[in-house]
Amino acid sequence: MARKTKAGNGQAGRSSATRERLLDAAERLFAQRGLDAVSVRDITRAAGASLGAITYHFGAMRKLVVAVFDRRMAPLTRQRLEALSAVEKAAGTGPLPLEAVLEAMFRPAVMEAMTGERAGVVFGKLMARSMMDPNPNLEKYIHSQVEPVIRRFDAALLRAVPELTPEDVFWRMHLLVGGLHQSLLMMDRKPPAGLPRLRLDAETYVRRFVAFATAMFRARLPKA
Amino acid sequence: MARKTKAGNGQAGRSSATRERLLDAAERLFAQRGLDAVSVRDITRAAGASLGAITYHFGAMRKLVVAVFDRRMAPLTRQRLEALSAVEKAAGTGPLPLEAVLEAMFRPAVMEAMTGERAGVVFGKLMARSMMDPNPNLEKYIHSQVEPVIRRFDAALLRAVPELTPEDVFWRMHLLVGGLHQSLLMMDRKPPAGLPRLRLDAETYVRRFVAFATAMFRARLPKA
DNA sequence: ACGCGGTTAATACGAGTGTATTAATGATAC
DNA sequence: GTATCATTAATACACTCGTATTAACCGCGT
Repeated sequence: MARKTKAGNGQAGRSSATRERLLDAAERLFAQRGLDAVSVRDITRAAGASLGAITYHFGAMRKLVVAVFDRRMAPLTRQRLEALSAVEKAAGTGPLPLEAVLEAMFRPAVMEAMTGERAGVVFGKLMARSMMDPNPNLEKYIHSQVEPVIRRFDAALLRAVPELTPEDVFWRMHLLVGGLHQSLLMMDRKPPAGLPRLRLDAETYVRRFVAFATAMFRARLPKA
Repeated sequence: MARKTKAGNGQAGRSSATRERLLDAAERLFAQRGLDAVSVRDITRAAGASLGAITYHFGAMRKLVVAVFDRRMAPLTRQRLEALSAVEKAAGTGPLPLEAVLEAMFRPAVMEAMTGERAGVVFGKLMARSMMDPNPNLEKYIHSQVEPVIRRFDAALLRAVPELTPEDVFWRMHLLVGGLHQSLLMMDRKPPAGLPRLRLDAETYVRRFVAFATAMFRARLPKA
């Protein structure tokens, strides 16, 4: 059934039907139940593949986890950095517009989470959960993706709001990231009995979030 | 070695030396490694107890998890509600001061996380991780604690910022909770190579966070 | 027609899981 | 001093986990 793969090496085949099904099933299950609550058998069963499929296509369960993240996160990182570059280019040597920088950071994430090819906020939930997860294997990968983003955006934010210290920028940035994840995660949980489910389209979501983020970055520290 | 327990029932003893050691060890391990990565054997070994100790004192692993949370979270919930009541009483029938309401919400959590009896942000980390965790057993307990808090505070915030809709208040609140957790979690992770670790005392932390939160609640929605 | 290589299927293995069971312990009440 | 009872210790059990191993499968080039 070797349809697409040409590469000869045993288990690093870049694409195949079952390989994709495994990634899809794993992503969905991870988002639903959390990483640790999903077994190899759960995934292969959901993907209609045999037990050995994961070992064959990914070498080990660990690597499949990373692959699941990489498929969504690498493009996300790229989009963020490109958007920031565009903002920087537009600003020339002048001051960077704070709101545009924050939008470059958060729009790609919200779009990926809410309007990706997979319905619902599958990867958004997954991201939210995994940023908190102490899984050392995954933490290394995520850090490798997040680090350059944080670094570039922190620098840009320092240019946009020069009166803040680097530590302060770093801190506020993480606050916003945490807030984004929490709110994404909450989107598909049912609200506390009485409140209607908050149904925002992605565009409105982005605009609101950026507005809040901007307000938070402009807030002055208390005097003490 | 029955020192304190009098109650006759086999396994609902309310306090004992090993029972406390189990809770302490479990809390620490959970915070370090995450709930799912800690086994009964890990905990009993760390607590210097025998394997059966958890079953004996808590009935089952599940219940120990809930007990770990309850020990910290029940007082936290109480403090929050009391602080809010004080704010409401001070305001009488007049408008509620936004900043005071937000402080009532977040000061107890930060204090618990940063100045609790256990050094470091042990429970803070644990909380942050577990809010995201889909563990259904725990989710039920956490929800039972969080629900009345959210309900009371949402009402208060509506009084404090009457121009916002209930959904909007709910949403901003969750954003802040997520931000708090992320920033707490980040406190004891080493910063990204270059930045000095952000070392804030709890009081400064609270004041800054409340300042940001206030700014975020005062932000107006974008026109669209 | 034939085997060859990439893929899938089926099973086995050792390690680790939570809990139940049963025996030992040791302090306290009578 | 001894019976009692809460606690601790030690072991057993049934189960699930990820991975390795081996055999079947099958389209394709020759």
